[in-house]
Amino acid sequence: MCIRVHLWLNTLKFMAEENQNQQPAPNPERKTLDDRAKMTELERIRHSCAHVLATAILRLWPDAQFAYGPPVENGFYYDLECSHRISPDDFEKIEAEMKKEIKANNPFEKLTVTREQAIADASSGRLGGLGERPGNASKFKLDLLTQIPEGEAISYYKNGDFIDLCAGPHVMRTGNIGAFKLTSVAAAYYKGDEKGPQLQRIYGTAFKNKTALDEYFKMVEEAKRRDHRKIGAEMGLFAIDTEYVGPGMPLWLPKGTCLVEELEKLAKETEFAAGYVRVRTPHLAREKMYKTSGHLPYYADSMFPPISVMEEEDKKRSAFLASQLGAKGNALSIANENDPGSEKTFALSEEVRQLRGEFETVGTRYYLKAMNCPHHHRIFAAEPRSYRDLPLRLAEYGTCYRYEQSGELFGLMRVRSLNMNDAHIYCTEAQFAEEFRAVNDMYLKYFKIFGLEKYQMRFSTHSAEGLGKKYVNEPELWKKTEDMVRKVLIESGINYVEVPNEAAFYGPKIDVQVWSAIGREFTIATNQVDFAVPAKFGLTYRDRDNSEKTPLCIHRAPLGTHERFIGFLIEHYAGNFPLWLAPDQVRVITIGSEDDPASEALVKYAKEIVQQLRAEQVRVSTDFGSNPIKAKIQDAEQLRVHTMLVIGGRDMDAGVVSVRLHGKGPQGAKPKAEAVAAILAEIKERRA
RNA sequence: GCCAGUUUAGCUCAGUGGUAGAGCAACGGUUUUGUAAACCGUCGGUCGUCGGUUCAAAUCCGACAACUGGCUCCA
Repeated sequence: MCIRVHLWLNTLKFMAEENQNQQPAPNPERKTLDDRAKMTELERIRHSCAHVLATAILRLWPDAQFAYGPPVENGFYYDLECSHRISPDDFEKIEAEMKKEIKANNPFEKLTVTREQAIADASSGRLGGLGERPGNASKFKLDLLTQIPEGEAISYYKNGDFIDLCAGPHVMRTGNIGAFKLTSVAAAYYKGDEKGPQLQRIYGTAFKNKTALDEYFKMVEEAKRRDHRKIGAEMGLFAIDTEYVGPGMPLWLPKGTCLVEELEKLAKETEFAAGYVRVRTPHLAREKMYKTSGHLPYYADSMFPPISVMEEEDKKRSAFLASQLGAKGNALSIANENDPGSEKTFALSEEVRQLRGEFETVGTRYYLKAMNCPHHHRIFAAEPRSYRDLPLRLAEYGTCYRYEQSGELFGLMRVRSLNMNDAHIYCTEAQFAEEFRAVNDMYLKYFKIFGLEKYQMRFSTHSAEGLGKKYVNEPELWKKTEDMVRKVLIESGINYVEVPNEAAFYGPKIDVQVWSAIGREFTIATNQVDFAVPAKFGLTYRDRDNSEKTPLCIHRAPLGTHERFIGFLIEHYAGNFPLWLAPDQVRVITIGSEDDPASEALVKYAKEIVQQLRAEQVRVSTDFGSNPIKAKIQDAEQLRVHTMLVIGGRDMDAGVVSVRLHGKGPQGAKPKAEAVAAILAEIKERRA
């Protein structure tokens, strides 16, 4: 999938901003007054708590300058600049000051002022302060004032001595903040701009009362237990060996590989039924590939550096360059233009400089692929194509490598080596709507299998201003494809949000957003329309009228990547996978030890059922040891073995097995054949 | 990459300048069983790495690495 367009977009965005002659940058966090009026009571409490936090911080460190302090999903934050570096050790002190302000039960007073008055107060340091602060103007508030549209009322909120530029709304009095707690500090860029100043962000949370606050922290603890990194270690699913393999490059342990392979099996079956064909491509490609696709140079930062090899033609070129340099009296070993001493002696001519530059970089560069689409495009190009071949659906679980920044790595959710459930569908314009609908149906089919209910479809479209800059300059194609996509979404009755100006440079896209156990948002799957890149590779097909045409391309990855999808599934199921996915599907446990001659017949009986299940590809383990049955059950439960078949003398005599399900306790006895059939059916149907 | 924090046995964690600890796991025995822990014993650590302070460093200081929570970015 060609998804890494943001770097490029940001570059363009930045350039565009530069050209705007210091116009104030738009503030993405700014809420309209209408939005604000809709704030819930809890949001008011949290927003008010942010003001109380600022009040407390100013009492401790009066030079602090505040930027934004909004309520967020689980609490609030306030961004500030301060000579003191605030650490969690300071929280107790800050919270004590906050409690004083809450106990004082000061009213939140709203004051409406003129723009001139506001600018004067910000200049004197009064806004976001406890009093005037000569020489310490409220610089962020001054900037925020420039973003309030002419004609919109400008208001302050005042609690005690603290006055903040704020449109509200707030609770009536500080005492209305029932219970709060500061949770963490972080760095945050002003207005989310990486190139802007970096502020300290203090996070906290607040609730109506102590009970609700305690419940929240209990929920957070519960979420931590579901964390895929924790469960992954407990269950032996994957390991990240940073010392020998590298950060962000998970090793799939045998049990994790069960999950990987079950997902691949599901994908292969589903795609086969939907008319896809499978392909396989190498992990590397020459530089030319990514120059042609347009990924270089914009994505170079997120790709592993290239491997340079001297192929025959490179060796010849190198020898030729060396001889040219030699002929010009510039033996490579002597002049070093970076050495000021030698520069005096050898003023390098432009020609020699160029020769030297080429000599130093001659070689063929191979990149580890960060996406599969260019390889698939070359498969399309490998044979002449007719309209009769379309739609051509090329599928591959492609292995990609991305050099993600170290701070962005996160368990399985964000990694540097990844396996994508990728496919590219090449089709005609007339076929597009049906193909796109079929892809959407496939998404929904998968989501049903996994019982995925909490997700959001995000439809990203272009913006007219971005045409020819952020987006390929094909206004009619944009409109046409976006209309087609929108129509499919509406007709399929899918709930979605439309996000303008977030499309890929080559076309609109639909992302599926989900949330990790600890509440972090991820794109789990994506579906993109591409009407630009196939042309860059000169891909064509021969149409019915003998004309050459460029196909449309749909990039789709409904199961995302193994890494992220499995990370998500681990948390979704809290490690308690349905039988078809469970790494430990069945364990046969005897009441009686194989070391005990008295249990010989029993163990033989148990082994029969093990053989029957294994013959049907069921993952079965055994526990015929001498531990007490309670201990054996506990071992299996802790391993999250899906189905336990407990066999004692009574079962053998009746020709049955006692079934126990993980987390659900004993389910009673069943005839042996019936138990086996039930297990096989449940796996085959991929029952939830 | 940026800010803050963390790093002690396979895992969870004690240990604030003076001889590295516990529980679980693993391993060896004993025990021979009816649905979430039978008993006894053994093994296991250059306290993330490197450097500094000190008579003495897991402990104090510095650099680096990895991880965690955020920011930016993203499947």
